[in-house]
Amino acid sequence: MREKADSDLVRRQNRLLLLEALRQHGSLARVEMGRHTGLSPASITSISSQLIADGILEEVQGPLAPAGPLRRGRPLTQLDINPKSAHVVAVKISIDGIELALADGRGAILARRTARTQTYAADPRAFAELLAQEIEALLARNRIPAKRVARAGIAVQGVADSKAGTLVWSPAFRTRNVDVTSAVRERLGIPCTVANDANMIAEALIGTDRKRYGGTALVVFIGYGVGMGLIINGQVYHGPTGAAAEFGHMNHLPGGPLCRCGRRGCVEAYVADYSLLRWASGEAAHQPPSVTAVPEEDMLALEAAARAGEVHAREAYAKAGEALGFGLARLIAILTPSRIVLAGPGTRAMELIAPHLHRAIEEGVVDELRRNLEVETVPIGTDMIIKGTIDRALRHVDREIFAYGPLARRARELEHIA
Amino acid sequence: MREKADSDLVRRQNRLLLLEALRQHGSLARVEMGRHTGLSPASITSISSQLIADGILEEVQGPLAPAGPLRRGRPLTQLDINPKSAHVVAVKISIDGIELALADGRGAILARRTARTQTYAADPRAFAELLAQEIEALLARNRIPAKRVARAGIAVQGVADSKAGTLVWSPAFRTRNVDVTSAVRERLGIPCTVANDANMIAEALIGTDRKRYGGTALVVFIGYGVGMGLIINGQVYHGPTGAAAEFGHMNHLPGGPLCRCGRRGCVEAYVADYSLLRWASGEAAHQPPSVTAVPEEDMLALEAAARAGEVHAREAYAKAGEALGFGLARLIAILTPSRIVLAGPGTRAMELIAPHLHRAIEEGVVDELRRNLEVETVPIGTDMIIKGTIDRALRHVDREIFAYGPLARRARELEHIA
DNA sequence: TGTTTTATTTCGGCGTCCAAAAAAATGTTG
DNA sequence: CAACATTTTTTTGGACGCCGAAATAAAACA
Repeated sequence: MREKADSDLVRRQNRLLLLEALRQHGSLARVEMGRHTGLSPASITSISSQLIADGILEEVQGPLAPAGPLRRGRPLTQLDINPKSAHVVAVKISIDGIELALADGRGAILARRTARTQTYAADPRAFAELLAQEIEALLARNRIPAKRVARAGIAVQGVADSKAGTLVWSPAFRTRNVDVTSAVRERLGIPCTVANDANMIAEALIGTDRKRYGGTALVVFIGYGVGMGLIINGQVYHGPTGAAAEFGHMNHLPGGPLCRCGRRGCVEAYVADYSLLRWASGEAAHQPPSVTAVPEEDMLALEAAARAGEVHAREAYAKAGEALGFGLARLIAILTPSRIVLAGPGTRAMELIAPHLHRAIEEGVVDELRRNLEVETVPIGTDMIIKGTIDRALRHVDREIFAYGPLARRARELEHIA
Repeated sequence: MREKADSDLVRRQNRLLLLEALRQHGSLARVEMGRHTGLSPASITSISSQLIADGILEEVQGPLAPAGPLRRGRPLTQLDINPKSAHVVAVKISIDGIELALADGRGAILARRTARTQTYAADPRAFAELLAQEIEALLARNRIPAKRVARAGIAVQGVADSKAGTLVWSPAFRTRNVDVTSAVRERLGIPCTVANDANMIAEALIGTDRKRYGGTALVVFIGYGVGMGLIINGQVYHGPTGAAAEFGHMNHLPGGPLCRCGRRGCVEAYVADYSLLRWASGEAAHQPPSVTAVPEEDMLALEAAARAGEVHAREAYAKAGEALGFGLARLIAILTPSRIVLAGPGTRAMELIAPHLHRAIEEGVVDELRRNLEVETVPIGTDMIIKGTIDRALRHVDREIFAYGPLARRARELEHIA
């Protein structure tokens, strides 16, 4: 309740409502939009015809006749978002490379591109330039002018400052405060933001099933690091600066093993792939963490050893389960989420972790606070990060561009100049 | 973005905006309302005259001429909320009694009442009846018919279920799932809710200074227990069921000392008054927690002993500071609050706790995540709980009753019947 | 007393919603 | 196959609430 209400707000809100319904359900007929939004048929006609005039919606051939007996009456005319209404670019930065995707206004991926590069030791300015070049190349190859790209989103492990557009700290870079966005903004003129990769997984889940992931949920990513996306009241929580939900760097035990962040006893220092290997390699729990990517074979070997009953390997997974469980128990006491989602490559070994995880949760928090809690494992490819980044960019475009009609937008621009 | 927008929403939103401005700043002239809300003078006239007709606002004699040189022009006419527009009752339940307050529509406390009773062993039904009787007596003595009380709020330590109106678990009651609200609702016909006491302190702080406490903040209450009010984006977070922010029962160390909740190693088991005494009494850290209130003298004696250098006493405060610090560090990693407020009787001994607290925070979370963090101590009387409960009740009345005009309300009622 | 200044109200216009009626597009049936 | 039934969509007219501009109100100033 911050903004004053006037006819401008009404238009924006209802246009957005309609767009959100389309994002969630795909193409819809006008009557169906009415059902989803609560708006009258008259209003839907008016709003949708304006959106069509703006080039944001288009009529589509109803591909899926709503199954069932032949329906009488005037047939439905399906509307959907015009794929050409805007384009967005999603970028995922890892320790060993960059992954890019170009999507249309409907969220469909038109093209991909990858570039291998060692980020850790890279010069920040050179890296930012490389990123801008890669985006430029992706657009050139697909004949999309930069003008038509409404937004670019960058996902990366670590602590992002969404306002400054920088990476405050990331295990992918030795340098701190890496500015990854302004090269894109300045060279290509594309609005660009950076966000934490686990948050993008949470965005993707919300995009997939708003009912299921719409309340309060913790999304945990386990793999080369440990990340979290925090969903509060159906929205991903980004905190005051965009640096939120660093579950991997939440302390588990004071004085515990060294973490990549420089502190001791973080959850990541027990649960990430390099931590598991470190535990299993003997009792060198205090040896420094790795700064390079861990090869997948090493992890598969560790899993195999644990399944075969090797003591050190089993102990590593036990420690990980315990750290994860107590960490989650602590958050349950504070946030009482109704759902916890475990995702990422680390969940491959879930059956080794699960018993310790659940015991720790039970030991760590009273039953009363986890009455309505469901814990689920989602076998997520890291592609979910790209999808989430696209979803988030499009939601932003909906809210900040499409919801304002073109006339209203022109008025805003004039104000900006004045 | 859930609700469709129409003229009804516009009216509600703007009426509420105006009421919120009055709640925050006290009486205001129409021009000032315009400045605070962004509405045009014409709209302010229209909205305020309707609110006056509804009996919600009234003209008041501008008591405070805006200081400075004599002002020319037509003088301001101050408006304020009509104190008779509604009344609310606030109740605070402690282990050894009930505290009640009656407030008018402006939030001023008209009368108070206390009743001593041992809640721990009380029969739930009998207690609920007693509570209803006490409210009835408070109203009778002040000649306020129950009809004119728009809402009653109950604050209590422990886990509340705001939907069910019950107390899932509380250290004040041996019994679980105590229904404290329905007796009030049914006998007196007053809408009644129950909430955690620390959340009410957070509400009070928001009511006091929206700027300062409006972002993301942790409010920690230290005393007979340890509670937390979580402010996220300017709103107190209540979680899916109203049972949120149980910082006192967030685990600190697995296998630590016993807590009143039945688990081991909770923050409360290191920081609450009974825990401090337990530590100081030797090394009986595993002895069961107390279920009765701790006399204030005992705590003063402990503080004195620690200040005099008594080893066990000093160690107790050191342990408490460490538990508090690591607990907060864990939350900082997840929520990156911009402010932490320490409040309650336990802060009397702050200088004994503070060094260990700050060391633990530094050790527990990387600097990058606490760049913009301020930690402050507020010397709070427990009366803040009553004030917060009143504020919350009035905010609810504003939103759910006053924001709808009487015509709209009648329409809603008709729908309910139909 | 007339002028200036500031606050508030009145008036006419505008944008968006809605209900009801009309139009459109198809299936059903005698 | 023409009239009817059914469902979707558009059109029309009215309501509501905001706003800008002009008018009015109430004071200080000169």
